[in-house]
Amino acid sequence: MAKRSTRQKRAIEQVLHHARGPLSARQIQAKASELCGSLSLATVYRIVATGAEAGDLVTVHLEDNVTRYEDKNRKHHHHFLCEDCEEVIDIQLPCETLAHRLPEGYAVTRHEITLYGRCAECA
Amino acid sequence: MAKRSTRQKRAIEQVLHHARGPLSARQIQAKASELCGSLSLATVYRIVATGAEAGDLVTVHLEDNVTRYEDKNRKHHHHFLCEDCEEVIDIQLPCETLAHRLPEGYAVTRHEITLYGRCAECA
DNA sequence: CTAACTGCAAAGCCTTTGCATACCA
DNA sequence: TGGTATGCAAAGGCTTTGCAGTTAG
Repeated sequence: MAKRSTRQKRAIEQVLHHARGPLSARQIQAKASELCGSLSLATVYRIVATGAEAGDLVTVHLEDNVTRYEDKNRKHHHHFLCEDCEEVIDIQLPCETLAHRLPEGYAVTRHEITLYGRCAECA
Repeated sequence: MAKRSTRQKRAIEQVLHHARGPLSARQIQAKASELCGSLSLATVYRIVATGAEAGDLVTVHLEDNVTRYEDKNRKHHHHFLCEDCEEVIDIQLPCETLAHRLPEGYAVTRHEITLYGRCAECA
């Protein structure tokens, strides 16, 4: 399964590779269909689901309950959601201390930090 | 609007007041209907929407894209989602340094930190 | 050639909304 | 009694899935 290289897959990989932050399925469809012509939403969902299972993509979850997808091939980072323009931007944050001060016995495998506010352009 | 005290509202307030972490609409319905008899999901959504607008409730967003609700009347805290039992638990974490190292000009109004892993019981 | 992939449409959740009924004050 | 709140069912948005047709290798 999931072996062939198609126009649709290549377009989605391109789009995610050049994104400034995580993208929703609709955003991916909009940008990728500029590159590959026809691209249905169902196909976007199938491709990103495969990518997420394979560990090539990371899923991101914000307050609108819409899943966003992001190339895993990046340094560890976090997200900033501008409440004006609603763009999501990758940011670097120190997070080494997060595991401290947990109740005894908890094992942390990963984490998500999201900041909300105004980006430089909207402020 | 939103002025009367009803069985349903009191039950939901009770449930959220005693919760160990944020609850989904379904969870609220299940627990609150034990207290007040009949309680439709639509009513749960209307009551928590009103509470969130009034600032009495905080909404929480995790990877299943299901909104959870929580009494605002608590110290600032974060969330831990156990990947085994899928319970969400409130935790305290140091977060004063989060505003540092942001790109110039960004204004942060609030943030969400979620840890994923195994809780003490499931580990 | 054929197994994998795509598109379309239907279906499945979560959530919201319209409308008639029930109920607090 | 009057107007708010509730319940039900239908509708809306995101996501998944079945199926028939398309395409990569």
